[in-house]
Amino acid sequence: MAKKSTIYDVASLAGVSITTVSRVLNSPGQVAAASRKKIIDVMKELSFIPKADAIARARKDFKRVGILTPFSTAPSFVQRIRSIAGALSVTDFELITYSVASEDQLSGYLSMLPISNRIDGLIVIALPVKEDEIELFREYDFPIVMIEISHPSVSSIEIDNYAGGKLAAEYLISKGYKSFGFIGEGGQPAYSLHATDMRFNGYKTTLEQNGMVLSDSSVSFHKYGMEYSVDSVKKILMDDNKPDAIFASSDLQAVGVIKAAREMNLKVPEDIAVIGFDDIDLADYMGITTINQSLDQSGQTAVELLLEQMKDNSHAVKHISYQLKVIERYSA
Amino acid sequence: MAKKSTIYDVASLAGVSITTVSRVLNSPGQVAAASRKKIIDVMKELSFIPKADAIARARKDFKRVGILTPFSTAPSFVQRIRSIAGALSVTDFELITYSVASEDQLSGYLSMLPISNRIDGLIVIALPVKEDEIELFREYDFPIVMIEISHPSVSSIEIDNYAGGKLAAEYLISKGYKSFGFIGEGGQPAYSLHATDMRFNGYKTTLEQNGMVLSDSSVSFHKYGMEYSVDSVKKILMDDNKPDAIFASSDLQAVGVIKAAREMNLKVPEDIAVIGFDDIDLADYMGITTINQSLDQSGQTAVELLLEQMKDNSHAVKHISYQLKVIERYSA
DNA sequence: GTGAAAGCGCTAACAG
DNA sequence: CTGTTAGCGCTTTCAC
Repeated sequence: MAKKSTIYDVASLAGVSITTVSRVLNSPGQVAAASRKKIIDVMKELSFIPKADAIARARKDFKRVGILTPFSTAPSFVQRIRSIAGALSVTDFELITYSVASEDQLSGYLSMLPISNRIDGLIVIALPVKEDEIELFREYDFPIVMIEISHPSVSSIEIDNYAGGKLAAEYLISKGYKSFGFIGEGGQPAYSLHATDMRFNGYKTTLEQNGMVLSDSSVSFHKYGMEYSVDSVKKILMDDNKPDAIFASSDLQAVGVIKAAREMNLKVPEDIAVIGFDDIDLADYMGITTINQSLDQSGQTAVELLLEQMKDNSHAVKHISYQLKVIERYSA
Repeated sequence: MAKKSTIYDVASLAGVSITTVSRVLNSPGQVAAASRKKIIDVMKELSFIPKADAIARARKDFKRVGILTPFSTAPSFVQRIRSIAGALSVTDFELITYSVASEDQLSGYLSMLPISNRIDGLIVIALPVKEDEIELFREYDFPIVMIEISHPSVSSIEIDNYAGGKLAAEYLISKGYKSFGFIGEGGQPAYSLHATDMRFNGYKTTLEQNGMVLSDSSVSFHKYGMEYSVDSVKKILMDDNKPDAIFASSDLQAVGVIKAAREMNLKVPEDIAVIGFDDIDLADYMGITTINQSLDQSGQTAVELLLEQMKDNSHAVKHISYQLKVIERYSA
């Protein structure tokens, strides 16, 4: 029955101004509960539905930021996303999450997002953005911040994975361990980044520079998943010359070491020490010694960089890289 | 260089009026071929896309589902959200996350979301939706699914928290423990749900029915946060008649028990046993005995229910409740 | 907490 | 054929 109604109809019927009606739609918190109720009642009565294109027209910006992340449930991603969501929740921006599961999907998003008007800014986590895609964002003056990726012309929060591996090696050596192992994820999907390799390189090189060896039998690149971690570790620990310390390229994999040790009746760190990477919450709970990469702070900072960019287009490109640091707990 | 351009930009660059530009878009026949060509060239140069168009197109290929969750970083929420994101990522739906930090914010969202045209469906997690708000969704035929909440006329995934408490008590009794404790979050914000209380009631009642007692000194409702958990547990464990088993109303709090025990040099489960609730990933990693509430599956199911509802408006209301089950590991 | 008024990008008369 | 101008329905300062 109801014909197309507008906020004007609603406003006059409710005895308020269109402003107030508009506010009920956009920031209901600012409207007195009483007025709000009244307005909503009228809306129901009229079956009022705002016209999307009118909104588009009137709106300068959409107050939405997108986040593009690998489709992964790895806690380090989750925690990073969480910190972004947290930082955003005190602003009036909506958060749109795009999780990408294939290379095609990635480039699809990347090419349409800046044009689609769907979001006002984008945070990309640990996904490789190609040169021409970056160019596209630049042409559209589209605010973008990258985490765990580096490009000269885009603001980013970077991680020096090589230095992380180095740090792990140095720490382990300084604690007096003599033989070493490594586990990490191998065969990561091509559309995500190979942080693991760099951590490994830093680790191995530093070890060698200090006259230590990393025997092949103590190194394992395995598939993502707790079971794989545990299996790999067991294999390493059953070897004749088992290492006395392992660098796990993520905390989750460090947990794998601990699980394996528990199942083999080995004590951590006495029989086998382990240092992780990330410093996720879990590491604290479990007392895992690890390398902190400021997961929580990075999200916060990324949001700040982005907001800054959205506010002022003459954004200076900033590259922030947090100091990696060893957090000593019980596992090594 | 190109900013988001409008017909105004095109017009001035092409040296014509906006009307002419508009006509090129709508009735090209009326525009002189020369001007038309010129205008089209400029459009290309500017990568001009009519804004309303962009919106329309956006609305076409993409649908959005919103998720309304307490502003909390509790792992059980995070894990639930993660599973929803996962389920959604194989569809062409965008995920918009609204995290609510106050009661006002909640009712604000709830009252505007169904009418604002911003999303096509909503999943509400562990937030109390009032009767008239539900009514509102119904009137607008707006697809909605609730998790951890129950209402006769809305599809939902429910948790029988009372039964969970009962289960914990029964399990502990069956394992031969004789004295009992409880920790949980107290003073939860009023806008979220009191699952803890119900778990406690189920626990306490069952204990009593079996002739066991739960002394006040072994019960603690504390603020959210690891430190609070640890402190509370320490207090309980220092008491003269310390319990030999504790039901922690979430896995995170079970971790608190374990940390406290470690710091007091008590062995788990020998000196103090603990059973948690949720079965988050962490519980597996740490070997915590707990009560599984199908966190991962619930998100998947919620999404299915929602999609089903969006497809077919004659949705039958479904109430799904997963069987709670004890997952026995090492802590109790 | 609320309203007046000035846009937003675009379309549609209405002249010329 | 083309420009001027008045809206369209909604958002957003900026006052009160």
